[in-house]
Amino acid sequence: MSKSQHNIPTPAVRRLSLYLRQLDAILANDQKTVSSRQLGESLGMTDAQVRKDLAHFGQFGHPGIGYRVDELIARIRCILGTDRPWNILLVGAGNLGRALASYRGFAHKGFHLVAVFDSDPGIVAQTIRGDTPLVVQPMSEMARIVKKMDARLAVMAVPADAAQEVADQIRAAGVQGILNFAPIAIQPNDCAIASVDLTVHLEQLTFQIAGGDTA
Amino acid sequence: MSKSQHNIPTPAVRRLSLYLRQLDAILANDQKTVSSRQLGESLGMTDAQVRKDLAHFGQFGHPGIGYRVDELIARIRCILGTDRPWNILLVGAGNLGRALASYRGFAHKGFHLVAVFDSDPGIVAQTIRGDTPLVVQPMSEMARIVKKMDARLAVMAVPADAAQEVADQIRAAGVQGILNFAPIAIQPNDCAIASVDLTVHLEQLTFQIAGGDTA
DNA sequence: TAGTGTGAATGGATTCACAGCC
DNA sequence: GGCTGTGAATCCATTCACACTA
Repeated sequence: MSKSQHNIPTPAVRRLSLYLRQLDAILANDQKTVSSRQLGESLGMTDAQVRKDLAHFGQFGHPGIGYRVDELIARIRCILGTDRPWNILLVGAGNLGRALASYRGFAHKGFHLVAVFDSDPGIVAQTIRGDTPLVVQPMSEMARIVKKMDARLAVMAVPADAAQEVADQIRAAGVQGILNFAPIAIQPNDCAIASVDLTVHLEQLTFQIAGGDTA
Repeated sequence: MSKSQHNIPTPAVRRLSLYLRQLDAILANDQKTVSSRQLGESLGMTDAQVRKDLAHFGQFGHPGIGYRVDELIARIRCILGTDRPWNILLVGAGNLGRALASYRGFAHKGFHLVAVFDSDPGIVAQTIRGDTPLVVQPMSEMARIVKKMDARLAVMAVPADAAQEVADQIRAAGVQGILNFAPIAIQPNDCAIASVDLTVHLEQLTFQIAGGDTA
């Protein structure tokens, strides 16, 4: 308590997720302890970077030893808020939405898909397979379900031209964070937004390969 | 020619993609000209940021006027290398892979999916629907197809435990850039890598909502 | 010896502010 | 008046280097 929220650098938070992912792999490998150097190198960064990032949140290491893997995992989960499960909604049950619904990685990390919505009446009432089968519901049900399930996050997989309006509806239903897959900038109305735009990522690659110079 | 490759800041390149996306929307809105201020505000950044980013690549603006939308689009496409079409491969034809194959946004931006591969013999020979139907091919065909099609990019949607090995195969087949969807850090063997990890993005949201403080 | 935690120093990126142009 | 392009100034993030600890 108390000292938290002393504005943590955004890049440090992103790396925290990467550390956690790597630590899971290290733990699965039966390694009990890890140094900042080893953890950093496996992710292409320096040892100092790792230590500085963690230092924003407290002192988790053991001088001369390194970090106990299981302990650090628990600490980072707590920092990120994933030491507790999260109920999430899926909004948009098209191709991409259905693929996301059946993605097993979410549940593994404590993200539980509890409801699916779509505005298309032709899709509503269809059954979607996730970790448990779910029936697609109309948008009008969202606010009720959000309250009932205490869902604070939504994954939004809708066409670009509908995205801002749908995002506003999601926010109005009480959801606090949206993972957006539409290739458009969402205006966050007092809502946390994370966006994944596939073409943006592809363009980063084309720039590296062909951009800058015509090599 | 000549002055290029003067090490451009990575964040500037990422924003270039965002500018381009926004410019496409502005053009679709029949607006002929745009100021750095307007472009920046629509993306939550300052006008100076926009001008500085563009300045890395040349002088595209018209004082007193702003930027001609169509002209700036053409310039940025050229910088990113997307003024020409790119043939891409899909590797991994599971749930996510199939959803990606049917995603229309790729073709719109000049990324043409020309072949699909999977290591599972039960999936090979199945037909996948993209903009044009494609037959899933065995991994052994990859090098041949890469050459024949001049495919330089691959989208990799395979399980985490196979990802590094598959990435190495993709590289060996001659592909220069990989968009990775597996939740694992890929060691780039002289290959450009961009990664999308859905749980990492969700964790950024949980941190914003609940992290830092237990609010 | 091996390795953390952290002030100090460095290096980059963002913002400021203004000259110049339409 | 409006707007770009850009050096100067500021801010922030990364790296260095070392005191300290097991």
